[in-house]
Amino acid sequence: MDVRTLCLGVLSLGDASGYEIKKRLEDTFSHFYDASFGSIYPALTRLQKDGLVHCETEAQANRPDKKVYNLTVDGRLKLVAQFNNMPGRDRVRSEFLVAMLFSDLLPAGRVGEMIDRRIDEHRKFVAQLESREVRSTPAQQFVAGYGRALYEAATNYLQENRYLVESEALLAQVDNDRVEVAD
Amino acid sequence: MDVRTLCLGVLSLGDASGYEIKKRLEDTFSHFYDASFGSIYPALTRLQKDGLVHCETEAQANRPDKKVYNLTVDGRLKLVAQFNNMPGRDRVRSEFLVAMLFSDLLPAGRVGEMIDRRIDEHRKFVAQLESREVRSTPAQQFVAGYGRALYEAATNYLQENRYLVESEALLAQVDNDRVEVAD
DNA sequence: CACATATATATCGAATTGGCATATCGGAAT
DNA sequence: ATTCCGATATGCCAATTCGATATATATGTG
Repeated sequence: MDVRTLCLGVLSLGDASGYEIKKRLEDTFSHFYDASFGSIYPALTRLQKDGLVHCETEAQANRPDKKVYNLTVDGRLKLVAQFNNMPGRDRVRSEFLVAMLFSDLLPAGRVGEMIDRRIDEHRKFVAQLESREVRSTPAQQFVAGYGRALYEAATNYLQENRYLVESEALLAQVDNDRVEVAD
Repeated sequence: MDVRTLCLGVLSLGDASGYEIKKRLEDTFSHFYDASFGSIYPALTRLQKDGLVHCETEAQANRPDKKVYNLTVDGRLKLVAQFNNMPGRDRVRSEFLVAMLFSDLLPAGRVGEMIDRRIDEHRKFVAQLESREVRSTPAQQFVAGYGRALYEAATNYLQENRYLVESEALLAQVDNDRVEVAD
């Protein structure tokens, strides 16, 4: 799924400028998709060229003109057509889990610090999701609830299993004393 | 975290060629990181140029020479230095959740099909993780267990809340009859 | 009073993806 | 039998995306 399709999706929920599309991605989509200005603006230009969105320029004092985009009929058809394909695999990139995998290379105490911070971030994120869940469609509730369920599961897992990586520094020393077991 | 650092990490677990690095990412890292050949091979070339890895070429019949890389002392120091920075936010891209968000645009039955397939994929993935968990370090168990916990939570959530998006087609029609409530 | 944040668009180099090319072998399906 | 696919192995290339930066101003914060 490229940024052009993503823009069509956001615009199907209401007209918006490039800047507003970015904000809505950060609000509603933040736990499962994102895109930078560097991809959104070119995407909108090309969507307009292809006749999939229409643009109305609002002049503004002391700021660049605001370009408000809305879907054309072709754009709406294109969006619907995208969902004929089955969705591809989720792609996750977690620097945190890479760090955990190499936790034995980390300075003492650092792993605990990272986990504490991560738990705190998850808590804030769940709170933020819950505050938005009240007035929304069932589909939006479903997606927000999915995020909440996963962040809560992650938090519980971290609390219950952190000993596996936090005691790693000690275990590593023990392991060095019995190299004969190594594969 | 760029692909160069990722390659240093994989190589710290044992010498490997570009091809083998890719395979190990698909094995051990698949649920939280990945990289394509198009990024791994240039990364290795540059790591070698910067003296962070050393390369030994093995001639092979009927195949391109196999280039086996191993970490230099500088490479190992560089890897450790990377973990001085706190890990950045997880980045998730889920075409599935985008599809769910726009489930009211999907043909009838399609949402259920997507969810069934997703649950099946999760089950297979958990089974695959569990089969690898037996003989591994605590850090590897921690990372694999994290994946397992999240996929299990996702599966449960999908089973318990799928009605929110599967009945959407019907609800949408009801909603069309009471437009005055709309915002 | 300096600094960060929000509004708003846009460009640009660097990084990354995903498909293709190349070449061979073994196994499975037709 | 033969065709087709996947594994092995490196690498190129066009298209896509990221992240930083530029530009300009108003408002809130320490």
